Amino acid sequence: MADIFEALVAPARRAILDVLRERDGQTLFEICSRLTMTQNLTLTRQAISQHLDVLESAGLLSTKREGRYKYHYLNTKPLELIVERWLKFNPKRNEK
Amino acid sequence: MADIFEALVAPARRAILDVLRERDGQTLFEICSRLTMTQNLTLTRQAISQHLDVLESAGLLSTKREGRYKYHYLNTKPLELIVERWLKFNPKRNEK
DNA sequence: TTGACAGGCAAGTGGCCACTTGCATATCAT
DNA sequence: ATGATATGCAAGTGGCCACTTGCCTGTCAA
Repeated sequence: MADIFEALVAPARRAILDVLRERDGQTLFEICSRLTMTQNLTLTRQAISQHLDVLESAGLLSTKREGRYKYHYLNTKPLELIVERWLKFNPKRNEK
Repeated sequence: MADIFEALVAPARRAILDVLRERDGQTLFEICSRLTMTQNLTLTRQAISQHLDVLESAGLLSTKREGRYKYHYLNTKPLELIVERWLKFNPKRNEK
């Protein structure tokens, strides 16, 4: 749970999720250029690579290696934990 | 949007939301003791007060002052932005 | 096989944030 | 009025994280 928020606290990483939502299964370089083009975010390739590692550790994306390409796929499952924790109706609430 | 994640990245602040979900409209001191009791989190009153300020700035809670008491009320509306941004079905996705 | 291309590893740095400490203000009861 | 209670303000500090720089590894085409 903590991983999710640590992952999402960096604006760059949120932008990466948006970019993957534009098109799923992109490579690192595709994500780089798309961040610059559509999100107005210019970072070095290494910076973005590190962001991708963090997002993957948090389970927010998965990867598949093919030859020299590595594709990145969005996974929003962990975000549902937020809904579970605070947005769902809680029958115990205000009972005391 | 950034405010929400900056607010939620601190475990203490997430615990505060949980505590307010147990019982809404608590004072600072109530939140302090409840964090210690039910969340196993021991922080100084000032630290928690600062956390409350951050949460309020992010719109995650509202306050009402009455005499020397200040009551804190949970507001989960901003969290719905997360659902809007990444969890809702996006018809444009994968179109290219 | 050699160059170009896609990605990975690791160390260094600057800035920000969580937390503490110390003092101050405001409200209420006696 | 005076002490207790509830909260607020402000400065200081240590640690962590985003980002860069420099170099290395692996894959493919000519």
